[in-house]
Amino acid sequence: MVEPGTGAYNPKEVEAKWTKEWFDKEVFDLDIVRDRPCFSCALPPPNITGNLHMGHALNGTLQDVLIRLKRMQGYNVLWQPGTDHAGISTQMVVERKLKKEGINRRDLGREKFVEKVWEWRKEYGDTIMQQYRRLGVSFSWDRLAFTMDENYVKAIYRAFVLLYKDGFIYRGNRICNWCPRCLTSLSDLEVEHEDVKGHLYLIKYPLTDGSGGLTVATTRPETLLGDVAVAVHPADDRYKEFVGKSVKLPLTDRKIPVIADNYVERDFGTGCLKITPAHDANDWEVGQRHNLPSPVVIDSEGKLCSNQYVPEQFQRKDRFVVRKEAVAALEEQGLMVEIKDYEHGVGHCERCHTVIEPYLSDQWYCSMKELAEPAIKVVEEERIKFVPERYASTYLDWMRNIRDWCISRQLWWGHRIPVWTCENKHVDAYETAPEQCSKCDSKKLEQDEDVLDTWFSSALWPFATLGWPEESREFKVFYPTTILSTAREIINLWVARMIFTSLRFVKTIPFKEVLIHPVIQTPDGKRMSKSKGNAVDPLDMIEKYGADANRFWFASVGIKGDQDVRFKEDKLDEYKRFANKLWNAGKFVLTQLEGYTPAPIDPEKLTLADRWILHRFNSMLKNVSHAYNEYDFHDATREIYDFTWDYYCDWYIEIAKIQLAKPELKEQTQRVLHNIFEGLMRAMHPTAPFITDELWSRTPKSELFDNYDSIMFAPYPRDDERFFNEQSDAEMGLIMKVIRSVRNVRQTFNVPASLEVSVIIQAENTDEKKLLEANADYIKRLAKAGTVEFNSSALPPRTAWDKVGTIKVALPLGDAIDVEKTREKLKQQLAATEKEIAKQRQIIDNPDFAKKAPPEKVQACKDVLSDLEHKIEGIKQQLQMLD
RNA sequence: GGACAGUUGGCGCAGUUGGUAGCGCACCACUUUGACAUAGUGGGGGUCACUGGUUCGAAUCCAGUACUGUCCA
Repeated sequence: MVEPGTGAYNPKEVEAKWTKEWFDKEVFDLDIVRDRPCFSCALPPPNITGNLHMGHALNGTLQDVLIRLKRMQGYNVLWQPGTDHAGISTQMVVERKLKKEGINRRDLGREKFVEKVWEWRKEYGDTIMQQYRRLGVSFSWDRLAFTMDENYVKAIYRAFVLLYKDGFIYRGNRICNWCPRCLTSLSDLEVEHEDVKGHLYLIKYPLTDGSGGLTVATTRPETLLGDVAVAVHPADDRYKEFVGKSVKLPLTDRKIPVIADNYVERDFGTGCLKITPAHDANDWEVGQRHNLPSPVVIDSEGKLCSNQYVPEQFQRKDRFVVRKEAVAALEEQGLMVEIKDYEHGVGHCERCHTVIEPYLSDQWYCSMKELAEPAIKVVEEERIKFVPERYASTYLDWMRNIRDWCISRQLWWGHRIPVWTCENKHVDAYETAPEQCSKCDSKKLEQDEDVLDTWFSSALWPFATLGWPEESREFKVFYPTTILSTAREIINLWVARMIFTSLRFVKTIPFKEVLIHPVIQTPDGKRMSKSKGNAVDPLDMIEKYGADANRFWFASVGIKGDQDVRFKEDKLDEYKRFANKLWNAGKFVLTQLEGYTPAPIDPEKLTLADRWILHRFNSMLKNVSHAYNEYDFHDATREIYDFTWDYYCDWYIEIAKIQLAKPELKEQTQRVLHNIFEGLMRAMHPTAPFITDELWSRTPKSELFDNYDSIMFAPYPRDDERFFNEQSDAEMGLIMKVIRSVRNVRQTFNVPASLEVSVIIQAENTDEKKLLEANADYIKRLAKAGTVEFNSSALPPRTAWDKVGTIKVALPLGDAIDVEKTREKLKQQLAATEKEIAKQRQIIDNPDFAKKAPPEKVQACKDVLSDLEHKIEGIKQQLQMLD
């Protein structure tokens, strides 16, 4: 039991208590109740090598807010958690670990190595899932999935074989993105383009007929060894005469032809392009068109090959070393025409940041065009909606220009490609290891060495986790899922692929809406990255400010129109203080409820303040519910925050103190205090589960709540029409203005805070006068007024006043006035008011304004001006009074 | 190179259909009254990036420019 004690809120204690409580009682396990609406989403599976970062925490919070909300609203909810096996990352991590033990993957052999990876996975693979607990997320924890689970693997092989049999998967020999560090191919999306300051080398290729030479421009001189042609644009008059001739390839003895191809950009460099088909994707296309050979000069490790094309001096040397040496050699031979500074985009491996080498190899591809068509249609037809909407075009642009997907990776960790080749060279795909070739009698079959892209398995996540291809109960109940919440950088990498796989295999969409949350950046707007050391660890922040404060902040930045959010620790401090405020308000309310039995509010027995706060509370509930419907987490948190602090704490609790002291009002005040507080805890629970569960568990509750083990199952509060009361809002508004006015006068005239003042109110309007008279107690208490009188007789000398509309709020201060300071302040006010008047006059004096603006606007403007004039008159009179 | 987003007081941000610019932090002053000094009360501070246009009226609508960021090539 956590005792409130006297001091501040202690999130650590409360979070530890409730985390234990929730997991001991297994409250998060999936529970399906018949005839209830359903809400489901799948957590984007984090990488098993990963640690919780700000993006995970943000996305986890947003999903949890929705899940908790829907659970409280009586939905069956499924939040599918789990991890993916992260082929490249995990293999890298384990290889690095083995290296420290002096073990090399290749010495170990494939089978043993994979065993080692499994050992690692068992020990560390769920770290991130444990870290998620600190955030208080209510995953369906009993359904934790992994992309290497037995059932999941079955789904992958089923999917692969289906695509293979339908002719979508094929083997292709072409240029792929190759990481010489990870020793594997990558898909286009796993390559990060980054601008790099390099050079543009202009190199002279002498013509073999001795009639001069052609100067080519390249950023990669080391690849010239693999050149097979020099290309010019067919319409380029400068070079027309050279087409068909040949040049001598520098640093070698080879002769290569000069060809014409439309691909060449005449304006780039010299307009002469060297063609290296084995080391550039575009050159490969040109080479194919002209039936040119494709000599490979750089090997899989990024070193120059030992073959006939590479002079011995460069063989087995790193590509960047050879770049320097080749440049030096060319300069020596007088073939280097010029070296220019040049900034250009260079592809890097997403995982290890090594410069990508375009590499000619055999890879498995998935043909995309036909698969993309229905996936384009469902988004065009808004059967799947993006929030914010504009991300639909990110998706559509990519899908409409889709290229075939390289799905094979030269790794050992992952799903080995289920293609076997028999001794008679029959190739086929099998869901399980075949005993016999599907096309002949052969029983000698060998499986492909490569594994599948991790994203191939992630693409099946929403339905494979639900047991597909089996039709499980969960699948029937929860598929298609309701939403998918993720980061925009993953729209093409993952969201797009889930959509087309689901349409292909399940014949339906995987989710109805895709929520794209912002990216959390450093305070100066840079991308957070662990390697740059500028990343903030959400676990540190939870430790420092509490999980609820973090969640409140995450929700407050929710899904915005903006793309990015800068992280400022100040903000967490703000929400930490909010938690403390709530805690203390709770402490106060709970101590006022001794001897009180929960009962519904009787609308007939309410004071103005009661009616007002109920109106405010129910308006807040209505706005919050509207905001959640729009996924406007920002608005929802702001509504809750402002209501709690600005209305409930700052005004109602203060007024309740007056009412509680009056025996005839005590019970109804307790009811209002209690009902709102209890409802507020439920309203706030999705964003701040820990503190609300703790406070709610201590709050007396009516027997209606007896059946709920935790606030997380209690119904989400709904606004109650009976309590909407605009009149109370207007009336309280006036009283609050009068109170603020008294406070303002007090401070303007430097009245000591401890001094009780007398207040004289002169109100011309009878209704207003009656209202203020009836509620003079509020003014006395909240403005520290000893007496509040209502009379219209002349005011005593040295009386300070302020106006609220036509109401004069006067304080006879006598000697309490500090003349000097007061005069200064009044003059300041005078100047400011005069400025405002000038502004207002300018609008009104414009003759077109009266003619063209709607009459009510014109009148409103005149009213403002007349108020200002009254105000300035008041200030002038007060200045006179000081003399 | 293409696309998208942002630019509002010192900092971080709100500003629904165009009609006297708001909030939090920081700042200044006062206050330890019995929920809370992680607090209360009052206050100072902005020609809403720039240039044009539409309009009686623009932070808000339109066009362009600059800078920042992201995605795709």
